[in-house]
Amino acid sequence: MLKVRFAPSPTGYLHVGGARTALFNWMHARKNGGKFILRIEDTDKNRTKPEYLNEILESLRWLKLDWDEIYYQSQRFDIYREYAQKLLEKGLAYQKDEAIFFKYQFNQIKINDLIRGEVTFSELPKPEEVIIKRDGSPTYNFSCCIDDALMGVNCVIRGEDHLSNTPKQILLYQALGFDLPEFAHIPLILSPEGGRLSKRYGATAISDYKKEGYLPEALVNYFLLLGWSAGDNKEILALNQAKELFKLKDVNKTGSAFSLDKLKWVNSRYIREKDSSQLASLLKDYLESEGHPYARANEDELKTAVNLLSGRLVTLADFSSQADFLFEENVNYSSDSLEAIKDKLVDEIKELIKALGTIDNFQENVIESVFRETAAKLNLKPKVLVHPVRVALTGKRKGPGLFETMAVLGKDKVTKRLAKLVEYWESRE
RNA sequence: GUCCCCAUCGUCUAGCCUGGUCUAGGACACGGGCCUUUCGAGCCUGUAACGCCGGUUCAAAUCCGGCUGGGGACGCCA
Repeated sequence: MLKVRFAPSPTGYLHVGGARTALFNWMHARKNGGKFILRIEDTDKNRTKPEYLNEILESLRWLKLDWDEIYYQSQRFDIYREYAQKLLEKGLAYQKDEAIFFKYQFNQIKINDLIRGEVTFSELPKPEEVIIKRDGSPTYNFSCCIDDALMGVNCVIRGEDHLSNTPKQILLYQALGFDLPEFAHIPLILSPEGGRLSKRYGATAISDYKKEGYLPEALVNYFLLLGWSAGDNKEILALNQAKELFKLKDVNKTGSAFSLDKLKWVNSRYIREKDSSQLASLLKDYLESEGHPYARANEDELKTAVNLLSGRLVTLADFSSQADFLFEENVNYSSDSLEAIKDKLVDEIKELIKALGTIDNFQENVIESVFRETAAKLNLKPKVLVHPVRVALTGKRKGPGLFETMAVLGKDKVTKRLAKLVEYWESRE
């Protein structure tokens, strides 16, 4: 049976590169009826932190990358020592300064990589490798081989940065008498400038993307697009569909630059495709987790807000600044909107207030016709009235359609806010 | 310095294995236009790529070699 693994080290948060590695492992396992193992490589006592572990597990769950088994290397030190002892007995290792060194002869190592084909190493930097450190803990290459072998991992899918570890590990497998797994080294995710992902960009933790209002499906979908293509020019696809289409052999060899622009586009697509109750409940959770006061809004309020705004949200975080006029009692005119209310239309707005006051059924289409009639009566082009009214109602010069906005706000708030605008003008006589 | 990987629009990619259908397709971003009460969305449209040099071949983005460029690894970190 196929067994793959993702082996994060809780010495940092789960970042973009790790998440993508986990994703490809997960897809390969799920596509082929295999098992996906999570192995926590917490052998470095000084750098391992519980909050990192929590973040990694939570992020994987949030992305819906579920695992079948989980192991902690910190609980397996006896096993590593036992195998080191075996190498000692076979004369393939020696002890020095309390550490154990693996000694090897080396001519040439060929790796048959599932993605890259045959890779040949003709030289290795050192004739020996520490396998057990002076403090008794195993080194990465050693614990990795033993665990992969003992856990039955027969396909190792990891980042290309591990390609040069592979010959050492093969030597270890052979010395230990283990069968070799298959290897697949996936290309690295690069920063937009090329080179390692820097903190300014995608190196941020997956949990940061959650905070910034990205949806897990969107993040996963975007990762899918880095180094792999579903074919047929298909770019927006769910994890379940992708899983069916995924073949390790189709993974690119080229590193790919992380593009926040494209991620944002994918995210906005996913937001737009949610129906209002889904999005409202997502938003509720999001606002709650951010401790935002609008989280107190009830479901109906959120739903109407979402109906009005969902098409213009790139992330969930955009909501609060765009929806403030729906939740706040008073609006403040933003500095750039002052331009739209510089011409005073006191009498005209008063006329509009009166006309709107006659409407019983305060619905979008009714409002619109009354609005247009009033403008015509006043000999104004509708747009001359529209702009200041939008500012009066929302405090902004950009936003959703005016008449639906008015319908959502309701007659009471609309007339009050229009009166406020008149007041504002009159106060600046 | 040594070893290894990679190379199609600015970016993500399709095509490459099985040469001709590629005057190289799609997407993001960017520019123009339409729509419209603003912005967004949508629709239409434009700019933009096979790194270079050789070889093989009737024919090369596709096969081979070199060069250049980019990336990675050389920790008692993982």
